[in-house]
Amino acid sequence: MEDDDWSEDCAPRRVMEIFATKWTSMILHTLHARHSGAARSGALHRSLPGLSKKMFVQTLRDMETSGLIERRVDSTVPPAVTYTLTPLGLRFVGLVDMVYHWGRDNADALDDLQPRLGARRGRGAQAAGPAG
Amino acid sequence: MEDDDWSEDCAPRRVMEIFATKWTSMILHTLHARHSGAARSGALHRSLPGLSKKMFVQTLRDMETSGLIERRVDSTVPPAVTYTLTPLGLRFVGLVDMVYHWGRDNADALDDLQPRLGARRGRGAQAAGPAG
DNA sequence: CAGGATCCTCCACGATACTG
DNA sequence: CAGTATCGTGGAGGATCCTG
Repeated sequence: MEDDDWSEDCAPRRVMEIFATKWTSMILHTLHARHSGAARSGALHRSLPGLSKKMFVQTLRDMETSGLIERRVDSTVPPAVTYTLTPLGLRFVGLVDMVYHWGRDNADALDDLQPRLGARRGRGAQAAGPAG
Repeated sequence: MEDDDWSEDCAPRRVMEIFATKWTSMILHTLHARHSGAARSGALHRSLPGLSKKMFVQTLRDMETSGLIERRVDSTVPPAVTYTLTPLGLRFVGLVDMVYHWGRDNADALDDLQPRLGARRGRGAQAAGPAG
């Protein structure tokens, strides 16, 4: 990195934008690792516990716009929608996997991290939701 | 990753918490790469364009609590405060550097990313600030 | 020089309800 | 099954003022 340009839109900062939206990396990874690059909406959603429907769809839209995934609709009833990794998306999967892999190799470092005082464990989600 | 636990606090999700606060990774990296692991507050801040004073201090506090950096105060007038990477912090520098390095090696992929429609380039910061 | 306190904006994210 | 619309919340993050 030496004397690299550290300005507003240098590479490092741009990479981080991928992780700015919490679920993007997880969708990328899950789509690749658990669905071999393509999955129907429902199945994909079900493999991401804690992800609300709204953010799920919204994140997918953003990812489609970005060119990370492709959306294919089978106009039947009921509709079947399939999301597929694009080649570009696949490249970012590489990054995501790298980061996740580091996490597994350095679980002890993660354990050593003292939680920030106001650290929020996923407060809510539907995990502990009461029966409607 | 195969059949790893994908639950709320699995390794991947915990790693991402490091990047949850925008500036943590940049401070880690800068402290290491531009200041060899230790720097005074002002100097460190000056090497991070776009970072407001508030977030600078707040992020440093969180990082200190987490055990990523150490804060040493020289109680003189004017005060001199030095922030130093802890061994734990240094391990996370490894992760951050990995990610940033990927960004440099894959600048073309970053370029290929279509901007999300409402994508905000750092709106504000003091980059374009008027004199005053 | 370092940083606390306060006010404000914006948006990621969740919950719920509804459509086809 | 897939998706939209709407509402509400928290907290990241910036600007400004003040202290020692």
